[in-house]
Amino acid sequence: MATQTTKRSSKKDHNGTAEDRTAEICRTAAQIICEKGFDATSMNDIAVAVNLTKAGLYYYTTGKQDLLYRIINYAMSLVEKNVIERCSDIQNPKERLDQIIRNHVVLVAEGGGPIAILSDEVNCLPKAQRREVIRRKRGYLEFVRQTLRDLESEGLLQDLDPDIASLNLFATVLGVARWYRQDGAMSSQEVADEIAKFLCDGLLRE
Amino acid sequence: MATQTTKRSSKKDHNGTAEDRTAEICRTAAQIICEKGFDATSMNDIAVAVNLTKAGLYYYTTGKQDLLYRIINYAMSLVEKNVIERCSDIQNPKERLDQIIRNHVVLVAEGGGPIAILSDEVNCLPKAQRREVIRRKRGYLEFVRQTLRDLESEGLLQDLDPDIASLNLFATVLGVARWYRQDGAMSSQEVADEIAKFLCDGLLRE
DNA sequence: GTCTATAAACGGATAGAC
DNA sequence: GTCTATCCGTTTATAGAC
Repeated sequence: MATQTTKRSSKKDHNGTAEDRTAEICRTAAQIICEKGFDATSMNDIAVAVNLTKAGLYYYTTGKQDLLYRIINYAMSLVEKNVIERCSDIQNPKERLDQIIRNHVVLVAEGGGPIAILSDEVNCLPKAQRREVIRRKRGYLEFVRQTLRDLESEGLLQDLDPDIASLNLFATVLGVARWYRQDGAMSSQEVADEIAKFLCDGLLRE
Repeated sequence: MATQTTKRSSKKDHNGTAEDRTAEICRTAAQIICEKGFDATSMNDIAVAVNLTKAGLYYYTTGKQDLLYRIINYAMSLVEKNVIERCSDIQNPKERLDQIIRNHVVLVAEGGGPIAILSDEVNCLPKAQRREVIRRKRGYLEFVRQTLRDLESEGLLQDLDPDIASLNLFATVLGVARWYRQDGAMSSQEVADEIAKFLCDGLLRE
């Protein structure tokens, strides 16, 4: 607790939680990029939204793509934590499918910005990072596809191609980001119920 | 056939069909914009692709947004012609739903570019035009919704909210543009079969 | 109709003061 | 940490020659 000379703490001061200014910037940037698209969003737009000048913003990031990269990685980790980790232990594939859909819909509806960006703006990243993200996304797609294959081998899947079916599942779940409004009539849980009902009816043999 | 002084025909010359240079430009522009996104596409990109300089391109269009506006209107008219006109006379709502899906999927798969742009880049238009396009799109959405309501009132719809169900239908059909490749293994008809099977199973009571 | 040249504006990014 | 000022590349769009 003694005062030191060299290491003046860069933290606290305002009520905000220390180093999380960076996090706030990412969150705000995600929201704007989600609304306007990555290319149509200028560094100035983001800076103004967080009460900084363009130059000031560069203190927190090395550039625009760096910001996008961080947002997309954050979104990926959200998906992994909220969908894959929670569902991979579920043995019953019917139940697993249901939970995958529900968890992902809630995530899309509530954490809207970053997840929508993840699905839309990957190709704005430089090659190396893009490849990395795509690989990580493929892991998730594979997780869903495997669940559908499990269902198929137990005779529980409709007469459908599991590959296309998983793409349809994705399109439906991610589509929620396009029309869901947090301040609208339905809660994210209600939407999740509705989407799960629709998808499970379409995918599963009764 | 006589030669006239003032009215030098601006047509023909090369084998191309007269005034359709404009159409060719729109088609090419649609393809590029679909691949790279509207903001990421420069007028120069388009000009080069049609063997013109940037300045030359401006002979055919008043600007970038004008190009987008024309592409989107063209896409809208494709949807109206290929889906609404062909299906609105079908009395049996089950059959109508099936045909809506099939026709729309084939259109998305084959005429990919413009339709994908229609769904993705509307917000790149200036306000007035954007509103106009959105209104027109709403007409189509309403057509689908009404079909689902017809099914509902005949007790043929699953226990689903027709509004959300129609959004899910849209997401699935438009999602095809994101993964379908013309040179891939499946024909657009095969994809349409698969999507129709999936959606009808999910939406209809057996 | 199509070109060359250029205007005018914008956006990403950096330097350096405070 | 945040600002002002500025550099530099890119882009839309136009003027005017051919």
